[in-house]
Amino acid sequence: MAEDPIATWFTLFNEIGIVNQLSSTLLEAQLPKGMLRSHFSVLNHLIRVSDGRTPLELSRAFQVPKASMTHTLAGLEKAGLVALRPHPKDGRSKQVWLTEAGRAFRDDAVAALEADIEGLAAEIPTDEVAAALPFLTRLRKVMDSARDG
Amino acid sequence: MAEDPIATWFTLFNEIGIVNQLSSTLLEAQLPKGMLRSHFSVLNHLIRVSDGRTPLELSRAFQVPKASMTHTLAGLEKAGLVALRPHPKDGRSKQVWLTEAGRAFRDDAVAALEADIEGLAAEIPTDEVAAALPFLTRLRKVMDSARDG
DNA sequence: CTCATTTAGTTCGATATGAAATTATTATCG
DNA sequence: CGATAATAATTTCATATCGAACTAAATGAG
Repeated sequence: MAEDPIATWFTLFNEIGIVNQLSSTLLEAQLPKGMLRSHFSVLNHLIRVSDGRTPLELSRAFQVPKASMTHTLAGLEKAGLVALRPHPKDGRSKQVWLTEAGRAFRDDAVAALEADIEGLAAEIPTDEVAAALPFLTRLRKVMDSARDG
Repeated sequence: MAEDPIATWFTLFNEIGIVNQLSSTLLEAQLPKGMLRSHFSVLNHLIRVSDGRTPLELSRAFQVPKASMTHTLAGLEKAGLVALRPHPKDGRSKQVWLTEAGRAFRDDAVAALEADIEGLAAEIPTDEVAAALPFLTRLRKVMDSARDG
């Protein structure tokens, strides 16, 4: 091989872009009409990390502009999947809380995805996925700090 | 570890999503205002693979709906970076050809990115990136064929 | 305390994205 | 051949995304 480094990095981001596209499509096929990956991701994050996060924390976690997060949260709130409440310690801020419907929605989506994931796991053992994670996590962290510095 | 397989796959797609987001931001910071990753990606693909591709081929290559590709190509054409011509063998179809300005635009963008990429490569040797590619390529192919079957 | 600055979130406007219907052309089958 | 089905691209329309300007609240320097 002995490839041009630029080309190698480009290929990396290219493959990642396509896999990302495919994973959005896979997920959204299991969501009710109108619900997108952005909505699901926020619900999932609130369950994994814990709810009560602020909109700004969420926008940083997903690396999207805060205006985008405002919009996503408005959609979730209108659907009754989260509740926005004033932040107890900071009058400028808010906290995002899951509703029961929000938890149920996320659980249903995860359940619906299980068959798809099993299909993938039949082709690519989960061990291999787990083995690929450290690189991606490191890459994410490096890129994240490069963004500031 | 011995993680829940679903959780492992979710983490994978999550990390990929964030890296993708970060790579878009990185790239778009080097593009003239109004130009997005979608535009650059098409130009780059036309150079890497060869121009004369049809819009449908491009939409499949990037796994985006063909209406999205129509729109992206319209933007590129308006900017004078590609030329759309009738397909010589199929009256329904078109071919997308790079203009000189399109090639120059892509080359400039790549050159502008070199410093960024070098910054990343200082933290993560290109060898490691190359080592990560087979997994991602395999994943992309598996997901791509799972989409049909 | 007061004013300037910073920070959290929203609003606004412009553009991107994508599903569904539409048009034009080609392929296929009786 | 002629009718029907399939295919390539566009148009339409609704929504998502996100930069920039804005509002409100907190911080902090004097």
